[in-house]
Amino acid sequence: MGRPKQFDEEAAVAQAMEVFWTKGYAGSSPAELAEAAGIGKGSLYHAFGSKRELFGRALSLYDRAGAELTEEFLSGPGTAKERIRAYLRLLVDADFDAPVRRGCLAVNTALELGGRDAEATAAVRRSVERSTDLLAARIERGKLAGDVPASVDAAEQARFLMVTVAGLRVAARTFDRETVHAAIDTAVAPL
Amino acid sequence: MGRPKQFDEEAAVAQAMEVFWTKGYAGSSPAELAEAAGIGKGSLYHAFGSKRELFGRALSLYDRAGAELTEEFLSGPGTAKERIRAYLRLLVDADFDAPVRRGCLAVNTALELGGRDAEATAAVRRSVERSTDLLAARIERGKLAGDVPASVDAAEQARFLMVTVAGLRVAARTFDRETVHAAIDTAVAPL
DNA sequence: CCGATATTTGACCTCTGGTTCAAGAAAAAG
DNA sequence: CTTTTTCTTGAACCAGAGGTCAAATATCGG
Repeated sequence: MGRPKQFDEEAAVAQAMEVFWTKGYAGSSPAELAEAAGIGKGSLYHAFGSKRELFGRALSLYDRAGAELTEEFLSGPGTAKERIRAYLRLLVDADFDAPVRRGCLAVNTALELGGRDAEATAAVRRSVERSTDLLAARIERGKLAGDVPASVDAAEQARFLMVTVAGLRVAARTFDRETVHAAIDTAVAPL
Repeated sequence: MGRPKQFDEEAAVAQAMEVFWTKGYAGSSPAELAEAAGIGKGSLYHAFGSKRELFGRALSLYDRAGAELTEEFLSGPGTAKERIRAYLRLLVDADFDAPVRRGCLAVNTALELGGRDAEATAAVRRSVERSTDLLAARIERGKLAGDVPASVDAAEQARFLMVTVAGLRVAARTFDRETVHAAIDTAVAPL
């Protein structure tokens, strides 16, 4: 009963995510978020409680979508090195091809709120750990298939790659595509 | 003639740098900056013109101090690998040991203003290029000394390391020391 | 000592941010 | 219908941001 919602909550979160992604947490005003979602400021607060809670929803959505993409991409055909290299290129190319360089929401959040917002920091950490596990699993499969040297420590290499990913996404906001692509090749060289 | 300055401009910039470093550009208010510098808001605007200009001065100071530290540290005794590993540990340990995790001003700036503030982006890029050159030179010396394999491309490896540094400083805001140290070891493995 | 010049300061101003709220609008229950 | 409940909205609120200004203060050349 009661008046039914006139907007899709998930769609609103998705729009908010875009705004947060592009302008950062502090840089996104309720007015912008509401307008992007196509609703009034009041509705936004009624539905989500606060800017911070809405951001939490946006981060969670980003995490789910990212994990799905990662999983799908890594499971494609080819050696571990080929797949991971392609995955890294996908990430940075998405950035270079986008109308505005916005990097990675998780990395941006780690830098903007890391240490100051425990919940956000924990969310980012969980998200990264998930990706790390996916990478490690892919490397492990590569070892079994024989295309990755047995001497490689899959877990360690995966953790290292995630650090590199963070670096790449910072670099993608400052440098040109060639430089970043070269860094990717160097990063996956040990595989 | 005229009333003499009652504060050291460079010292004020240094204090402002600390605030920007800790709270970000948008997160630092003129009131905080003035208080940190121990002067009134009016004096601050009189001396620096605008928040943005003050930030420029702070970035420049950070760059100079960083370059000096890098140079000094890399020229220490030992192999290239040892020195670079120690340097990377120095950076992340400084972060872990600090009362508040603030990462690297240049990296933070790249993410907060990258793409939106051309001047800031250029300043960061210059700063990174300088460090890259120092690293490349150190690797080159290692090759001459015979402690770095001749197969290593010094310039390429240096660029890659700078990407890694960015990643490390993001990681230092989200993960624990052991994880980051392990990533450093993996990063310098090729040397 | 007197202007001339330069600096300092806190009050003040405008604008926006994040949030709340009172009033209206749309459904379902009775 | 009316009541009840839930949603919607723009106005209104308060705090703080970023910046300006007039007045007060300090030094120097004459």
